[in-house]
Amino acid sequence: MTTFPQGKEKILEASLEEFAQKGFDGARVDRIAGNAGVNKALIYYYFKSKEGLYAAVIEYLFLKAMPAKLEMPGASVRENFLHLLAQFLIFLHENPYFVKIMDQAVRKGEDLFEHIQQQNVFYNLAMDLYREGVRNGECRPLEHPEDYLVSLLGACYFFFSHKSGVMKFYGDQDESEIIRMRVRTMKDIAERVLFHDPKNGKEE
Amino acid sequence: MTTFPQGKEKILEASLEEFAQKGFDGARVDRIAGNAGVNKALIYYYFKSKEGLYAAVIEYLFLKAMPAKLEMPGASVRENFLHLLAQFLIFLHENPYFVKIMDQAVRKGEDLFEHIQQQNVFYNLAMDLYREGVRNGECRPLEHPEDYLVSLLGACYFFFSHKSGVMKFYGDQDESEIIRMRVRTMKDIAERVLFHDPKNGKEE
DNA sequence: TTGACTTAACTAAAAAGTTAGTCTAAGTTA
DNA sequence: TAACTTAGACTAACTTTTTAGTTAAGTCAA
Repeated sequence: MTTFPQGKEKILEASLEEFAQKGFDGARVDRIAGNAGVNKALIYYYFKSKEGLYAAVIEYLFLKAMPAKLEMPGASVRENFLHLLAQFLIFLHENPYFVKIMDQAVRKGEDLFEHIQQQNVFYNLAMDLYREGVRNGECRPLEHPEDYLVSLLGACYFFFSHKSGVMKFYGDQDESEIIRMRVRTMKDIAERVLFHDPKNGKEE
Repeated sequence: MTTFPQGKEKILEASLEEFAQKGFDGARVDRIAGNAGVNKALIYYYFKSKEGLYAAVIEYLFLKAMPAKLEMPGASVRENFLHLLAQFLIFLHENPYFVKIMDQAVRKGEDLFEHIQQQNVFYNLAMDLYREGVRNGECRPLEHPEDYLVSLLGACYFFFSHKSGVMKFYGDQDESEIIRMRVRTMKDIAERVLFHDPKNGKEE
């Protein structure tokens, strides 16, 4: 638990919101200072430049958002894979800034200060599980599993990165209900696509 | 086939690229003028403001990009649905500006000048087909088909909107091969998720 | 007395946006 | 058919506004 001087943390929080909402080019240093309740000079005192601030914000974001380790509590590859998907969805749900800043960074074509690799945590774990599943016979062998995993994780991600545009398809259900639905849906899709027929006594 | 004065069209083309690459805030009017080979004042002559230009660019984009009508050449809902998916993927592949500008507009939270509805062309057709498939027994009945369709179309979209970050998972295959692969993959996923067991004599 | 900050005015540069006018081609008059 | 008019397409040079970034003196609490 790194600890920051209060002003510094207020700046980082305000910047996170500003950069997430407006992007690097749309973000205004004066507005960040205002929202942080801090004088603009303090921002330059700590971060030297807008770019320096941006870099610090990304570091801070990963520090705050990324789960230290992901649980694998299940007895089978299937259970662990489905659990991983659920964790991914919940992670995205709980960290909206993460999604927005990632999206923006992708557009800028940055490699995101080598942090982007951590995005792959979920992909890499999914691939490891899939391979294990093929070995032990739980999973269908696929010619291009990478394309399937990108599709599945992309389907998870898309909802959050395009939430405002997509919500209208969901009528007036409230958000936590929609998230639970998405977990069920994505589990169902993954199961049908990656795993062999339900020999487990699953309802359906 | 609307026809523009040469300068106007050059401006729109240059703007499309600039806005797609840099976003609204990152875009520079001077650079657009430069790339269009036109004096900056001409931009204000035609479009009044940067915002006006942006609006015009979006209109122009839809005019250029959106397919007038989508074919439904298949004999069954299944065939038509899979064909629709393929068309969606190819559309996204052939119109990279479209994806970038949509993404950006979503981030700005705009309703995109009521154009965004047209995005839904694919969604709406997919939903119509699905409903027909339920009626005639080709499709599994789902409690929340909207969530499944968002997942499928989102999986298609995600690849293109995050292409630069995602390509590394595909090794050194060339792009047209990857696109063909994505069509196969998404068709396979859709088939397994939305349709009943292959009673058709499909290889597999 | 030092580190964490504030104040508030300032600069420089980069943008957006404006002005006043030129050029050309098509139409109009005489 | 030559001279004149007009309107749209376009430009060079300018103004204004916005924004990042600076400075230097000063407060305050531990």
